[in-house]
Amino acid sequence: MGESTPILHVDMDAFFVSVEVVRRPELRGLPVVVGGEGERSVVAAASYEARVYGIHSAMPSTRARRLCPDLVFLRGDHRHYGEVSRRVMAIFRRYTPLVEPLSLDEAFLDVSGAGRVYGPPEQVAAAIRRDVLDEEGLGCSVGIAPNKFLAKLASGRAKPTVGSGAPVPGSGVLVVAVDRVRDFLDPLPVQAIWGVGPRTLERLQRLGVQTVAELRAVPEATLVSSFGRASGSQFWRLSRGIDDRRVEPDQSVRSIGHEETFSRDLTDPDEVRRELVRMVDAVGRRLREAGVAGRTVTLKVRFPDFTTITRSHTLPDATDLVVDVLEVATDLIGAVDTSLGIRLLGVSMSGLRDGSIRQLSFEDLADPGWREAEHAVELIRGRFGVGSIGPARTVGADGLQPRERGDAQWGPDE
DNA sequence: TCTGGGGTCCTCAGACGA
DNA sequence: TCTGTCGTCTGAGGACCC
Repeated sequence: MGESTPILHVDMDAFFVSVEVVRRPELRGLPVVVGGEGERSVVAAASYEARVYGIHSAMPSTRARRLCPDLVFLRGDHRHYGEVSRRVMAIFRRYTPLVEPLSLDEAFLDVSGAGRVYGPPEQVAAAIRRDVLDEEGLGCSVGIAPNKFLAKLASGRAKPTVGSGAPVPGSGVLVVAVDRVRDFLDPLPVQAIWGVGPRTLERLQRLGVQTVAELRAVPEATLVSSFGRASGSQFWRLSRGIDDRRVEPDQSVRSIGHEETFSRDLTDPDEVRRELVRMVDAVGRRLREAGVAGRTVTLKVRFPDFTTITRSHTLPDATDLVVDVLEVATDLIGAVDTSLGIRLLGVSMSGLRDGSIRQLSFEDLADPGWREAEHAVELIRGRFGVGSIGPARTVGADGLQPRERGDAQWGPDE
């Protein structure tokens, strides 16, 4: 294996729902989900009591409701989850500066330097769990292993489960020692390997592979020829518990986007145009909040039959201006036949770089007004709220409001 | 059972210049 | 001048993850 640095993977238990239960203790012990209730909404997170009914995240809300008619639906509050997440990550950083957040509710910690002060990794894990529970009222599970891949698998095995009829507490902490790696991996289903989803599972099953032990018996050349160089060799390594990736605290974002599924398919071109402006406005705002600018504009369209296309264009220079992004996005959607209706519309920016070193274009030199105007909009929003001002094209008779990050995550309202 | 949103990474094809 | 090829960039799409 080569590595012996102790890596912790900390994963919050049912994060969104648990945060809500802290705010509303009367919900404790009830089947609760965070998610939308509309026809096209899905469950974003489910309490363990809800999971007893077979409810899980990404399940259509209508189905969840059928499985448990008493299910409590809560609308998500992304901003609040972000604040709680920042506090939880700050707890982790008391024990080591090497914290790599993966999402709002999980992180890798390299605790190789923490030993002298806080003791062995098991003690660090116990202390972190105690602090998170005492200070935030939240439970979390910790995996300890020689590398990221194994630590993440271990935290998953330490989590609460659902037995027949009731949630069962997990161990909370699970250690995979260097000399126990194969015993740990061998019986696991091959889906435990990173990158093995439904499609790859199907192909592996055709090769007669069901478990990690069986995957390890497949020659690397066979995996590479079947799944490509990157995936094939990754499967070969992970099935042996080999993973050399370091914990990297300063991960920068690669793309920023905004997409929404509509409660009914859009057919009116003016309506499509208005929504496009709203998406671009949301992306522009988040680019500037993050202090980045991007070069590649990608438009995403999903049609009523669920086929999805993307169209992209790369600009000569990075921009964070709504006018620039909108111009490209408008050209891109102009080349798409939207006459059959649109279920989802999305805009994202990639090729990101530091926004402060954005190059001035000739247009900027000729007319610096847009930058100042968009800056003024940000100031007004900072004082009076995101909905206080927005592009004229989004302000129709139906009073469309600009969206914030995560607002649309729970699916469309009815 | 008709399937959200925000991401990352990979593959493949085509264009293009050396 | 023509042809091949190699690396790089771009664009599209797919798979996967939380």
